Amino acid sequence: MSEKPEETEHPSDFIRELIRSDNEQGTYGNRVQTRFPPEPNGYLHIGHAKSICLNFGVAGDFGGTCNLRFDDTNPEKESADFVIAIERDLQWLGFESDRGTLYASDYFEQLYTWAEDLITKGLAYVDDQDAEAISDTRGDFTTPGTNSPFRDRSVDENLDLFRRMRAGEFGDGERVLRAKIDMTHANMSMRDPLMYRIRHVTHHRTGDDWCIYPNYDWAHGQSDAFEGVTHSFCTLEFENNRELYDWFLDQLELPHDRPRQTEFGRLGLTHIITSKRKLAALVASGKVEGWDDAQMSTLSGLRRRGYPAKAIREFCDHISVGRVNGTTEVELLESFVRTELNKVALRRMAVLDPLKLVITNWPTDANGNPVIEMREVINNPEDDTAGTRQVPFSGELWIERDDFMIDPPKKFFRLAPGREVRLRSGYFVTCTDALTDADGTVTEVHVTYDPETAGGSAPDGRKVKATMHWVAAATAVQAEVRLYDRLFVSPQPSAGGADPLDDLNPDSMQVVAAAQLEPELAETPLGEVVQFERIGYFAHDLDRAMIFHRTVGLRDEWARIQKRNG
RNA sequence: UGGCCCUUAGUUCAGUUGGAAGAACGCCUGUUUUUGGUACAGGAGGUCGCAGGUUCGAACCCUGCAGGGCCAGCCA
Repeated sequence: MSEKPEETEHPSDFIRELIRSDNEQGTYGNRVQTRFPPEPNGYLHIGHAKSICLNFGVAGDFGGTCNLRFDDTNPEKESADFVIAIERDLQWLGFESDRGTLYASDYFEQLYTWAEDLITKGLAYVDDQDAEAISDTRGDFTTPGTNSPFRDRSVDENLDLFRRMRAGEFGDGERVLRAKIDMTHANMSMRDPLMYRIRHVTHHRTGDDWCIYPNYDWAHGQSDAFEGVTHSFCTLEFENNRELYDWFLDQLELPHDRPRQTEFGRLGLTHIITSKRKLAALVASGKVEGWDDAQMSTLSGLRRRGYPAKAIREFCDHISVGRVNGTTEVELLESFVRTELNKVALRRMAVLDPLKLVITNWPTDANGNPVIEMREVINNPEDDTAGTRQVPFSGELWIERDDFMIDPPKKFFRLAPGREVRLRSGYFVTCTDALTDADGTVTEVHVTYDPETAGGSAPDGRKVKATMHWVAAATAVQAEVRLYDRLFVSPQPSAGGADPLDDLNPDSMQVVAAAQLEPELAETPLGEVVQFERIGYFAHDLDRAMIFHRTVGLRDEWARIQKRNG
């Protein structure tokens, strides 16, 4: 089986159409170069996966290249830790930067040179106004801005001041370099945008080499151009920046064809947040264990939760890209996770809410203990090569509490007094009795088994309506199992500017302290995802043995019937 | 009394040159089944945002309107 993301055909979309059109017209001589440009100020989330699949996917489809490039122009928020986490997540998702890891900070010197060029051309100036004054004179959507009193300085004075900015002669915020465009422009981002600000802050890569740092608009397009990017994809909120992106590139002598920015709609998912800022707030709140908590919608979190990288890739290919900021139902993502896991996850038996089942006619050994018999059980009915395993069966078993009812309602066809069911790969058993405590809670179920039904089928051809999973009590191992529900109650936790932290589901995690598992589960490698038969897919934690996270449940017809009946 | 962008099924998206409204997921029904899973088959679900116009013919072209998104960080 290939681990490469090439296994899917990408449906066409407006971006691929655009590239086809570029290739037909020879815009870039059939060259396609993209980039994935995260800022290292947090972990990657599921929304980034869409961008990654787009950028790397498009490059792959058209024989082009794609690079990971960190947009590390704001040292106050960025760190090497985030760089490492992002590189790891990208690799886990199944992608590799063609030229290794690139950094906008590697171009600081080039950017500085280009900035002096702009000053020399009279297209940039040093502004002595403070942040407040600059803001006040920018105007707003309906009123034009006014020119800075420093706008018409001479080239020589600008050059001198800019060099002194770099040399560290001024304090933070005392001066900025601005592009000289048009303070009355209808597009706010064209009203003499800032190119450099002074920050005496240590950068995670360039250390203290610089005390002036380029702003996004002055770093991004130039980095694209410097690298030879042809197609620069970003999300819709950068639409207004495109005019400035083009303006800057128009003023410079570029080493390659001019890159073009194209925006696409970002991914939104119900009951999930896809905002690094809000994810950071969640981490800071202490409501989760960290960026890589299994409840987080970060790639690290989803990995711990057991989401296969392939499922995420196929989901991203399926939703495709458009120019709409939509919200996809999280169920669609989960469906891709189930589809993948159904094919690859080994089946195991685990009882989450144990109820004792005693087989009253089961043989005992010389000491009077129930005999233990090894049963051969199929590892994955969807995959013949997965083979079988031996699972101990005996006269005292754990079954799921909700698999038994003393007084079963109409469509319940699991175990009940007088009823016969199949214990998977074991025997048919018939319920003879149930013990209850003072509250009426069932404490023990008594059954008899039919020795003729070894392996799970009756020679006389009689049928049962239910097959149940089980774990032999004497040989069971225990584990902590974490059952997850939606982290956020409302489908759109950030709607209308709401704070998602106010929408946290208090019951998002239910911890089963001591689930009873078949012994084989103790051998499951860390990080592996298995199916607990009839329950769902569960991921062994990445670091802690015998902690399992519910990745996603199986579709549950019985739960649906119950829900329908209130 | 600004600019740019968006609007097709519950959701995400296709819909070629203007020529009979589609897929996936979700939901419902049935078949199969040693997982109430899976697989397979079928069904329901649409004022193509609204109103005009052009045309023999408009989801598609034009105009207007409505609704939504983004933009007034020395964030990206």
